[in-house]
Amino acid sequence: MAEEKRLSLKEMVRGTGNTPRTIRFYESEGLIAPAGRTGGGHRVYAAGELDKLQLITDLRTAGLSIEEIKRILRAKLERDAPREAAVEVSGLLGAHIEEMRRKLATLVRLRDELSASTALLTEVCAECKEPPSEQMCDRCAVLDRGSLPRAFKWIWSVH
Amino acid sequence: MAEEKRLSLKEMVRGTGNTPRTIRFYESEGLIAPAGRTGGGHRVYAAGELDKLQLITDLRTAGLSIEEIKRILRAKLERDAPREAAVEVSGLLGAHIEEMRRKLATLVRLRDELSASTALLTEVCAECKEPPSEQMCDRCAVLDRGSLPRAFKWIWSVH
DNA sequence: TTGCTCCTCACGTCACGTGAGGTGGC
DNA sequence: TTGCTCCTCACGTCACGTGAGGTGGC
Repeated sequence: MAEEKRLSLKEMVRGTGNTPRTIRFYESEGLIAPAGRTGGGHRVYAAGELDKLQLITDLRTAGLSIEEIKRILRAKLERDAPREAAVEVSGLLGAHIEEMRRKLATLVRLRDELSASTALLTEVCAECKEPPSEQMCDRCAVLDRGSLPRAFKWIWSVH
Repeated sequence: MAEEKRLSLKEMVRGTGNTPRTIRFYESEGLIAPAGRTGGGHRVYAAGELDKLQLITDLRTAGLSIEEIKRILRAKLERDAPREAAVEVSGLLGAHIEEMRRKLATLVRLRDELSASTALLTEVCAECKEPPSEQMCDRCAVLDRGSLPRAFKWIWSVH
């Protein structure tokens, strides 16, 4: 047992960007634990817990649930072949990476459709001589609403 | 007023992949609304509400909050210049796109570090002649724990 | 000694999920 | 007519946030 450095809750907060409440919550869920307590009951952590908390934080930020993180942390204990554990964790991470890629693609598509809609509208409406009204716009042949991406027809509709 | 097609709740469910409960919840939040009710009180929607619900669904999936989506949907009404609305929405989408890119990068880094750790461990340990024990592994010079990514030291640690 | 932080309950919040008990519609 | 779906409360859940009331530590 080497003389490891000890960290306060405040140092755990500063080291990971979590709130104290979040760190205590992770403790109540069994994800991390202080090495002990000070005389007055303040938590004291081993230096290694900071790395563990940082991993947990990264996984939460990336959208993994507490239950999934529990599985990851238990992987090592259940099958004590670290290679198996790594394969299992890698699979979980890969699934989330794919999910994030899909979500990102959806957002990028929406932004691009929005840009296209805006470009079309400003171009067409700038050349329009009529005062804007629901009747005129609905009959506008140039501005065929079918050519607008479905997601952003609402930007255009007048009423 | 054209004779638009009317949709049932079930068709809204099938069209977007939401649960009925989620659709009713969005209605209670003022995001969507049925055009009317059937004799027995069942909701009836205008065809355009399906597009709106799909947009809401995409934005939720991508991580926007209900409040942010409300702002997006109100953008058109508050400033009735659609160009301004589009710029505002584009900014909101852009911010979320950046956030998703960061989260994705974190996940990819973790997976890569995990692969590197696994590769190192299997290579080193396969050549090891000693029976595995905490004492031996801790003194293993080849397996210098400093060379393992911090996030995945826990895979290795024996106790 | 003065603050700022820590402690433990315990209730609040966000975006729905999940029965409970009753009716509509193909 | 039989089911499957819809209706409206209303309580549950997940991952914390936010006071409430009291103590520790540089």
